[in-house]
Amino acid sequence: MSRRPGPRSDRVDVRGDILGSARALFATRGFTGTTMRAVAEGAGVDVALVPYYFGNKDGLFAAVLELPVDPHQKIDEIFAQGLDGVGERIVREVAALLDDPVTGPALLGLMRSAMTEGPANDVVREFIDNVIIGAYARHLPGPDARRRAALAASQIVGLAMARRVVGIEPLATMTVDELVAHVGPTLQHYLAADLD
Amino acid sequence: MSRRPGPRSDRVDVRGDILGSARALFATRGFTGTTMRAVAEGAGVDVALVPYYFGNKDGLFAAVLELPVDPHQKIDEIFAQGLDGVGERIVREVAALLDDPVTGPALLGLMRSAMTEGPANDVVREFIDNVIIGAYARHLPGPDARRRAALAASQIVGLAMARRVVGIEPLATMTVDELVAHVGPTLQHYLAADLD
DNA sequence: GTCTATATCGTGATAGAC
DNA sequence: GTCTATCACGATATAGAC
Repeated sequence: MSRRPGPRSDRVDVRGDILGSARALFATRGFTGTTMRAVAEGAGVDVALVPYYFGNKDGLFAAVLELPVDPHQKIDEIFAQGLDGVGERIVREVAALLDDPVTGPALLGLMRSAMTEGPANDVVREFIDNVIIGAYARHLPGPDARRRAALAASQIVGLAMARRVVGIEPLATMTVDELVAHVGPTLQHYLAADLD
Repeated sequence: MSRRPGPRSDRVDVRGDILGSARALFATRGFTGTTMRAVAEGAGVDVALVPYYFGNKDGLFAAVLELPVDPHQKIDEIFAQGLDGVGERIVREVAALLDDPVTGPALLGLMRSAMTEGPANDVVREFIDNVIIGAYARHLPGPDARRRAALAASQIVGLAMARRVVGIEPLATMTVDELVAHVGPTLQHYLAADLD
């Protein structure tokens, strides 16, 4: 009663299933820690289909890096309401993205990959540097816009790591409102305070 | 003219050499990314000596985790001068530790390992949670000492990642004095500001 | 398009000679 | 204490049957 090779009629989006499985695994195990076997098993397909669709492991990773949200657009939305209270809105948005079942794992994967050496690191560094920091800086006034953006980014990344990666208490179990009350002012200061 | 097995007279601290090689590799490649073969090669010894001295890879990692500085003692020194200006002193100390050729790589390895899943993560989480945060909180007044320490830690980790791991400009090339001027006040606020 | 089967390599770890 | 030799395992990747 064992299956024979051939097309499967009960399956429509094999590529998408592999992508979803890979996203979750890269997020929890990092780049070197996730095996193509595990990705295939998670997607319910055969191992050979992974290199078939994505060439190799790097290609799969690159495909996963196309995040389910457009950071550029999100940042524009946050700044559209003015510089006033922008720190609070950023914390709220970051917390929401981290808690979301699809964007959360993707962001964790991004951070984990940023820690590794090799091809994954370069992709991630370029992404953060050009896309994220650049988008923030574009909305800030003055010649030190980029410095302000970088400082804010350092606090955001540190918060995300403490809350979801390492799991430091009480940051990990704080409500979003508490988070906003504590680190919102820090971001506001970095982004919009008077120069020293 | 090939060497034969047996004691080597030109070598004194094999265990220390392995430890040094492992420290550097864990720092640049993470836990799963460093092979015992690479550690042995880096130390100029045979592969078999690594499990011989440290049992297994986990044992080697645990040995490396005994950092070349005693964080408990460093933190005590920083707080010994009072709560005033403690934010500035922390930034200065962190920057110095990151730039030091021996403690810097060790700290990077610590952070990289904290990102991975598996046994390494648990060791590192426990270490950060109990030793680092605990040491900070012990010097702070009030019932929310731990929350203050965790918030400060999140900014410190974010700064270290931006400056040395990801390499975000201009944070990566800032002078220590500039760093102190910008993130010192943030730490001071987290640790010593009036309650909200 | 899908899967079986296999080739090839590198890993961690151990046994035992010297 | 040190090193040679080798093991068992799991990884990526490919060739080819259906």
